[in-house]
Amino acid sequence: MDHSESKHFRAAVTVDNVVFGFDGKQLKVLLIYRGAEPFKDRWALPGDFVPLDENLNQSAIHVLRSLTGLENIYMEQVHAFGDVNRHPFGRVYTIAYYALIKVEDYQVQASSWAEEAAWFPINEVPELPFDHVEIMEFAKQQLRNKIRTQPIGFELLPKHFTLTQIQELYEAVLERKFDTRNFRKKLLSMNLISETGYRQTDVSHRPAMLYKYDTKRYNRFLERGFSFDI
Amino acid sequence: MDHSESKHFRAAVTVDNVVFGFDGKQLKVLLIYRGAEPFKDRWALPGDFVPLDENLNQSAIHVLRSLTGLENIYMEQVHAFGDVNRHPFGRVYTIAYYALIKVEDYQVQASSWAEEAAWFPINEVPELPFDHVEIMEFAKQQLRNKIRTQPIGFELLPKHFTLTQIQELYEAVLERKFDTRNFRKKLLSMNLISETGYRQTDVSHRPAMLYKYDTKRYNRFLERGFSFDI
DNA sequence: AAGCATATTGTAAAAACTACAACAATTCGC
DNA sequence: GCGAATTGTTGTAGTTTTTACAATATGCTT
Repeated sequence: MDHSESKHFRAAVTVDNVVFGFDGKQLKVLLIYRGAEPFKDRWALPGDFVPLDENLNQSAIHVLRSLTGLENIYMEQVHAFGDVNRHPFGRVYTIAYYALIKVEDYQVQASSWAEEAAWFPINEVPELPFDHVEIMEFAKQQLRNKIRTQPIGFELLPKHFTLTQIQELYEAVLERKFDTRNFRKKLLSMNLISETGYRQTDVSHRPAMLYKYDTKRYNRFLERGFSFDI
Repeated sequence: MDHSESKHFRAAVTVDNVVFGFDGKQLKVLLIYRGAEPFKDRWALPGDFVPLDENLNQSAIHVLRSLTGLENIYMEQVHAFGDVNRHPFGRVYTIAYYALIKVEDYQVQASSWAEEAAWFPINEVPELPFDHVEIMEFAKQQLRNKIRTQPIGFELLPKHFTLTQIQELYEAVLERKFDTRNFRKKLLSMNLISETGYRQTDVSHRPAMLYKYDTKRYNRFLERGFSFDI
């Protein structure tokens, strides 16, 4: 093991965030319009270098805030990417994170060297630079795995939501249809959500009951470990 | 985004491998006795720096071969660790991988700067340097998750194995007991293993039927995606 | 008031899971 | 050679979960 700095301490590390949002119909991903080289003037995942004096996980949070204004977000590491030629400026590793946000709660706002920030439907993203396509695929797959075994779907929904909305979220993420009766039966049997007592307004049809996510019960389940396989 | 090399290109990246093996009774992990600083003369996960001109995933394979002689191993990335002070020599990220091997198939042999290589029962590992304890915990958890949903257990078993052995493997990894009848029923219903026609020899009791893993069927299942939840 | 749009709910059959114990095959000691 | 010891092998009934399937309810619009 040769620790001479000249030999090894010449790499850079970035974080790239795959931010998922759900607008009630479609699963979307947040991209920024790059105002800096390389790949200036291209849409890309919000990502940036990790400062030498900042912990990796902290940096993921900071990068996301700095480029998009988003704070206090559910985030999780996805994967490390380290092909030799993945970055034109040298040996740059990237650690990918995914984030889930309630679209309604946040006003996304480009800042720093991001010129714009915008939501794209997951199946209509423009060409992406670097290995960002591969990164997105990894993140999507991880979201799929996770949403089947943990109730993270709530991170993507508004505080009050209808059963139809949550079913459409699951259908969007997992790319398949569920039988409404069976889906509701299973979902309600977990006792993770409860009625708010309110109903939808301003809809031109029978208004749906609004539900909320029961944090207490969720935490109790988390402690014991449990499965949310739908 | 500031790309000046002076600012960002000063990090190093290592890979650390958590190599799991199963000896028929216990789940074990492979450690090396470090013959180089830092933490010389301590048992640690086999890991080393990633050369600047080598892809990350390739490097994980090379590092494992270079330190232990192991080749052609099932490996998968676990997680990236990047706390500022995790390495005494500077900003060193590490990407953890786990590997599964059939203990009988390989003769582990320390080389390069590893002075020894030895198997430790998973619950009797010595004190580990760096953040290697955390890394091992992550790897164990990932092994647990994976073995429940994919038939990777076979990577740990000899080519011919008994149903008791595979049950003991699952019990060791998941740290719980299974009912023998129900376990076998479920396992056999997947049609992933078949009888070899041979039986155990040299045992002082009724010899068990030896089974083998059916690669064709496994590949067919993998294509469709499937669950191996036991 | 009729029509439209979406919300809501039950049931029966099939499949999967769980709990549980007796008999089988081999070696060993006598 | 035989009984004891050890581990291997197998079935069933009760319970729970999953699946497939369609009629009615509620509010709005015209």
